[in-house]
Amino acid sequence: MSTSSRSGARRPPSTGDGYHHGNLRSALVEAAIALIEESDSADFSLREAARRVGVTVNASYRHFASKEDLMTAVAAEGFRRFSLALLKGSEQPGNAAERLMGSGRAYVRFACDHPALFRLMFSKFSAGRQSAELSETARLAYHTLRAGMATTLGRETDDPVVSIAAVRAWSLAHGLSYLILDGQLAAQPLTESELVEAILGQAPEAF
Amino acid sequence: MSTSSRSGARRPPSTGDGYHHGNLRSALVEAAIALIEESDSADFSLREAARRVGVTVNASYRHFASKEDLMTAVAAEGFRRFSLALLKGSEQPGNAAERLMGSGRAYVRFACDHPALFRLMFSKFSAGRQSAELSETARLAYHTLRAGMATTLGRETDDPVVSIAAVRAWSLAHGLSYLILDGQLAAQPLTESELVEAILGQAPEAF
DNA sequence: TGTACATCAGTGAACGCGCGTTCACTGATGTAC
DNA sequence: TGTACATCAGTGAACGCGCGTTCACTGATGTAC
Repeated sequence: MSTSSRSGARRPPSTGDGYHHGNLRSALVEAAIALIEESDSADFSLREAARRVGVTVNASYRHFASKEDLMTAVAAEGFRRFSLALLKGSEQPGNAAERLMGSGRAYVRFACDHPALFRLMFSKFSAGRQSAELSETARLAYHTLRAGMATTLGRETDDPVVSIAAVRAWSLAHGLSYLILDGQLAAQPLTESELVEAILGQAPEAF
Repeated sequence: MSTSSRSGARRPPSTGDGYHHGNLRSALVEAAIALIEESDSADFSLREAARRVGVTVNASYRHFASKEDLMTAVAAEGFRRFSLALLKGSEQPGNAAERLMGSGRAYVRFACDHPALFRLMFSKFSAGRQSAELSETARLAYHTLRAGMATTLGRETDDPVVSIAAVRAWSLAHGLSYLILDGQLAAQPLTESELVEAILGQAPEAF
């Protein structure tokens, strides 16, 4: 079938066929995500990612200035998927409080489904060097949470009580995610999903 | 003064003087902790740790089977200090709820004071390969939390409600710690310590 | 429609580096007699 | 009190490895004429 020497079955969606890959940038991001998920470590090797894509390491320097640059792109892609997951989780019938709980559940589920990516996204690395796009995504997600909390509590968005309740809810979902990821809840009598339900199912008004 | 060739000012507390270090095992743990704190990364180099202590890398193999072994020892030492900090935090006048809040504040403070150590302690690495001593320390800390929560709520220790409230409080402290460590709360209108007070100062009965 | 050429996206070889680990060895310690 | 010797805790040199990055290069693409 394929006459070209190396594209084979892996043919990227774009023009790539042989020498030119066509979509190397996103292919490298994809490969890096796969690598960290498989190794369950937030680190990966640039060479290995290139190898996966079937390209020389050096080719990656055509798209990323350094390994760190690729890592930032990986974190950004992670946040894109994450905020999509949160949005989907909140799209359910019910009032603001119920939608908040939905996105809380989605938060923990995302962390459990993509542990290494989640860790990379939130690692000091990301916070330090957020790309404009990355921080925009993060800010949007936080503002959604804040708005939902304001509606739930029947207060203005800029009310400090709303701020505190929002960070409190965020801490709860974030901490629960990390405790599960780090295997700290394995010894619990209740299963992890029971705990998630019991803890995040709790109405935020309880604050 | 010193006639020996290499001990100099760094003389360890034990017998060490020149050839024999005297307390190399704990000196290496100490050096590793210092290294991760300085680099703010949960990883470090065995060679660098040995260099710090003023000893050949190979000498470390007399005390640790591998680098991983040393990392486990570092995590164990971290948990030892951590549980001490929690205990101190809870030692304050007041009822069970107030003592719980005290240890919650100590939890977050420890994380802020020793970010890289905190991360290493809770990283998947530690959960996977907990030494007997390490898991014992962790279990003790959790049981203290659980007991305090039972007293606060006026229920039996094995009541599921107590379990849930305990994990909820743990998630709150853990999540808040990580959000601060990862720089996620930097953009908040309230300062981090105001948030800690507002969120952990909240009585656990609110559950 | 055909061709020259600038531009872009890859290749291939090499770099220096620091790492964890292993080996055979030596200097210090402490115990039995 | 003195000495022989087993044991312990270090040294020093070397290993192979995979890494990120740089260099000069070549093959493919697409646009101007």
